[in-house]
Amino acid sequence: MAADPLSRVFSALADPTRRDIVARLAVADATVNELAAPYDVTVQAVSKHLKVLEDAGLVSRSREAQRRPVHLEAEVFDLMTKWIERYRRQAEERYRRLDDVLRSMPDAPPAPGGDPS
Amino acid sequence: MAADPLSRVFSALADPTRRDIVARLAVADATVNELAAPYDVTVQAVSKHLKVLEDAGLVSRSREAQRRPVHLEAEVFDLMTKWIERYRRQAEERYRRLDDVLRSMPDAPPAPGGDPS
DNA sequence: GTGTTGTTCAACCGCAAGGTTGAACGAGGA
DNA sequence: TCCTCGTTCAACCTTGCGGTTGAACAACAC
Repeated sequence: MAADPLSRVFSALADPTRRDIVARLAVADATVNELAAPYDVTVQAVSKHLKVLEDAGLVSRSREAQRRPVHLEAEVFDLMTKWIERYRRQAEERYRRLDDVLRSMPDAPPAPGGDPS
Repeated sequence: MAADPLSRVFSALADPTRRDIVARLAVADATVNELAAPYDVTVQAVSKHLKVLEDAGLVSRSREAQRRPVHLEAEVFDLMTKWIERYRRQAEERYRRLDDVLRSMPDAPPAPGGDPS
């Protein structure tokens, strides 16, 4: 649990069960038992998954009588999207510039990866 | 390696070294040796990281004499951003609607979880 | 041919992740 | 009070991951 925030978020969403939990929490808050019902694993395993999601900041748990409803915190998604967008844009920018260079060459060879006819 | 594509991509980016490799490949293609230079791990370890990135579709390797330049494939990012945006939007939409409901109530009680005074 | 350079394969090690079972804890309800 | 329900803690098992070393392989240079 000493990893940086970005690693925690990516790692938390690397598990299909946890992604499914997030998907269901996007619809409505739910308790651990409700969340565990559809899966054929124990409630304890789901509780562990929720701890991972909580440590990643993706989820929060409040107290309501003896239940502990789980709530999705969507803000952390920004961490990822910002990281992704940064490098995607950078890569695409580089690709575009390479494309321009190739296009501006006197005897231009076909663009790499383009028009696979 | 039997995981679904989304799990592979998230899992690949959960490692800080691999994210750094992606960041550097966004600037320019590079060989395994070049990529390994800044880190204090062996070239073999970096080669393994690249295999993970390649299996996730984030990277491709061509052949150029005895070198194997590594190239960033930015398209796979869309997989993630689409997944993230879907549930982020859903969660925000739900939050907005809940907010509307609370605002439209005649004798509005304090929002659940809000104002813990 | 014989190196030399760049890369990958194979076997191993330590450790954390996801799963289990069993017990404990916290808050109501009888 | 005692019991039940929902949840978490503790101990354990197995698997996978990131790392290592050592050898193999591929494409050049001599």
